[in-house]
Amino acid sequence: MALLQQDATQACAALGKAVGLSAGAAHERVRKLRERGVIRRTTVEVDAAALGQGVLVFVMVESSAWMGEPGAAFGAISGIQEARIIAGSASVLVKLRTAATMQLQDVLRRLYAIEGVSGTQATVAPETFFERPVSPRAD
Amino acid sequence: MALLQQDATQACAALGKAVGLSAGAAHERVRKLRERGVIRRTTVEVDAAALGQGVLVFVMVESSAWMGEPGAAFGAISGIQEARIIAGSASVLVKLRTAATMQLQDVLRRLYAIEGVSGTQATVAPETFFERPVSPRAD
DNA sequence: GGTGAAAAAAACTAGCC
DNA sequence: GGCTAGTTTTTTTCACC
Repeated sequence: MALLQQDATQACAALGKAVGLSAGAAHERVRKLRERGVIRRTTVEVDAAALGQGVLVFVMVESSAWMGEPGAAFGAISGIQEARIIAGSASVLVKLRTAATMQLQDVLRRLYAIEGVSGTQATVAPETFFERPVSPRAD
Repeated sequence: MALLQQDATQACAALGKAVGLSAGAAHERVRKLRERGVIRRTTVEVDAAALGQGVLVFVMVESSAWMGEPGAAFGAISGIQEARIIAGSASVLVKLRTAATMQLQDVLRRLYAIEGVSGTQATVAPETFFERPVSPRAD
């Protein structure tokens, strides 16, 4: 059923019909998924370009020390969408969006200002083949 | 106002109150954002781990040729969540989720099977500092 | 766990400022 | 563009299977 959730704001009744259930039953299932935490939250997908965030950049951040704590430091930089520790040669992978490549410079400067950061390697991603949700098996 | 959308399934009335508007006006604003395409769609955020997709991996795919078309080839591999052309040394950045690192091997095998792929460099991401939506300025 | 209907609460609509 | 008040639709609850 999660398949359907990926696509809509549709009524529980419609959901139910799509999977052969009554409105009440469908609602109950969704409620349980929410309760169990399978469904974390309901959101809207926003068009980054429409918000003046058209440029997508990935930055590999190398550090000289263990970067387990300064998560907050990354969060403080506006434009950064994701920051995750990675197991490869770099230490942190950052995904960020800016209005133009010019502003990227500013973000990089702020990244270097973070304690322990010894290097960055930015990669601009002009085109997206596709981007899709987690996709479970039908349930 | 998009700020509020990132967090809820809440009523238009509540949205309105949060930003000092009536229910009707808030509803109208949201409708317009949807119409203009700023809001692409409404979705639910699913917990990847709860669906047996607990391992997050980024793969840099190097190719010997221009990979402008085979987007579909990446889409055919289950587990791949995002695939984007990048401007750096590698050609495509792939973000995927699997149940365990063991299955990663299978995905890599399928990536190599794609026409033009000459190499891959996988990086496991065990921890997420944070992950957040596009975040516009308040409007 | 599912059904079906009643009750409550939203989403929408429209006329007016 | 926003407000208020009405109409419609949906969500939500509940007794019963």
